[in-house]
Amino acid sequence: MKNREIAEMFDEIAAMLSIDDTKTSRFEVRAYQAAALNIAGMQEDVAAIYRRGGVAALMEIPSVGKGIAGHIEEYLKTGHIKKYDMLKKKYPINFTELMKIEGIGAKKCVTLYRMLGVRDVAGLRKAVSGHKVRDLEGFGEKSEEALAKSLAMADSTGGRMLLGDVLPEAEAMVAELSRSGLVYKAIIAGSTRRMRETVGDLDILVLADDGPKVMDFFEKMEGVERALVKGPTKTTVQLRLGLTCDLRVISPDSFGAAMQYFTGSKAHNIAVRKIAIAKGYKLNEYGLFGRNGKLIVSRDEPEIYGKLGMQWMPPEMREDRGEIKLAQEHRVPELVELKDLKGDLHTHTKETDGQNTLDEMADAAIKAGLQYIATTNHTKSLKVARGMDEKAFAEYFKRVDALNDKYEGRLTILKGAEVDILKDGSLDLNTKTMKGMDCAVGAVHSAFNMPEKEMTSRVIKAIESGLIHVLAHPTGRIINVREPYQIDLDRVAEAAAGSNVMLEINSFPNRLDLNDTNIMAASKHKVMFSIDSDAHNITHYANLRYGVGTARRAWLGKARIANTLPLEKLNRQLKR
DNA sequence: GCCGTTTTCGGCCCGACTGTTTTCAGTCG
Repeated sequence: MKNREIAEMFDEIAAMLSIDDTKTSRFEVRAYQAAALNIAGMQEDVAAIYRRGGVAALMEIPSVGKGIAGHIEEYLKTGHIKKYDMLKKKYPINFTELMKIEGIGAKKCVTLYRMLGVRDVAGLRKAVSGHKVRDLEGFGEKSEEALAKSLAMADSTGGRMLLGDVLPEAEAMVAELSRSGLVYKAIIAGSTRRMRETVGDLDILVLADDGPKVMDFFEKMEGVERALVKGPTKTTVQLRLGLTCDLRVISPDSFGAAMQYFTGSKAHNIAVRKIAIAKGYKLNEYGLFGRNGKLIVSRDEPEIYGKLGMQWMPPEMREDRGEIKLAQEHRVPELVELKDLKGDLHTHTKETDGQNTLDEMADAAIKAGLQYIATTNHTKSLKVARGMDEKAFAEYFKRVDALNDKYEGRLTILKGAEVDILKDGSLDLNTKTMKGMDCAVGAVHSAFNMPEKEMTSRVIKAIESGLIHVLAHPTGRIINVREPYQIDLDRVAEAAAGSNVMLEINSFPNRLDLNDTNIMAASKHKVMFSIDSDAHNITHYANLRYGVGTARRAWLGKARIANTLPLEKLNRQLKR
């Protein structure tokens, strides 16, 4: 997949073009940035698009015209883009790296390079610690200090945090603000509201009369390390959690517009604003305004979308991945919700690597509002998890029967396993044991480095065995830790649809596997999904909301999620 | 350089905050 590196080159071209800052170059810069944004966010490999339809197909990509399509073709053919190379000769600077440092843009990069020879973050670090930066034109003592702080922060966090780590903290902060007596209303916006799997910074909006007072309170809140930027309507702080948080004070008559604006995504907002302009309006965070500058609407989001001829859509959909057209045609689907989940098909107990007993897991499931769970412990080849063999499962299932009798239908425990899909695609338990299960989850836990073809046949063999009901965490990725293994998900989804095997949306915050783009692609096949917690203790059922968020980001309704079915219907699905 | 629901030419999303200025440029989201 070359999308990432091509997008990066276009971003660098944009940076280098922005240095001259002429009227025409300013728009050329935007053109390259828009193309980079679209290419980086694409699911399909641009190389594949080019193979399929050449330059004409490339030009179908939004914001890619004749010029940029030509650059992509040139890069795919030669590995170089002449325009990039020429500019790079003039500015041999690692813009991509440097511009990630808060407070550094293209122009400061060039000043630092021309005056001090800084080319990358290492060079900047040296210049800052040697106090060389403060004397440069346009810089000063304060900028140097700010840069020192930015560099330290880049060291300590260096990226996006898991939604599962950020959302609970965000909710706590909103609660604290609400209790302060200084705000009427506080909400989470940004990528957290859109339930993106990782969060770069946190956005909170409050409705309040006294901005400065709120900001003073905010700055001293639990979890806040220090303020980085402080104004009456916008304050940015560094959180102990390891990321920054923006708080914005909004007035009542623009709260809807602010929600829409600060929820994003950026790409979605740009597209929506263009629609506003086409209709003769202007849309900003204060409202939707007419040509004469008169406020039209801004009370809530549905009003704003409505005035633009669009249907309101859930935040999870706002990524400019086709939802705008859907909203214009009033065909926004009804998405699955947490309360739709009736059960959980992937849970663990103390018998292997879980931390609670089956009884405790069952009680917690009832408290979580579930009607059934599958108990799916690891199998014998997974030594690190003390996986169980056939005999151990036979014993264990007797206890499951006894417990089911005790619950008298208040909760049903389905007999299952998270069975290893071995290297050759066979399963880690004998057929007799497998056939005695209500709900078996198949998973790859070894030999991650197989070539794509082998891995794909391995998994498809397991799917077609007729012995598993769910394919667990189908790509094996761990966010920020392990890349997905090489696998042709399109073929896997097709096979799963043919064999009535469900594809899992694993809700564990560092997995979220399948992810939103995987699900979107897989759902073209008539495959069913199951949103599972993969709970290893009683608190983990709470993670189901992240799986639901991921499914919603992929536009899924409850009809496609097997564990929204009541037990009787689910059993029919499992037996097919 | 891209793009089309007043367009194939003439527009292009927009406002807040900071630091270094002495009225504004640079950066950010």
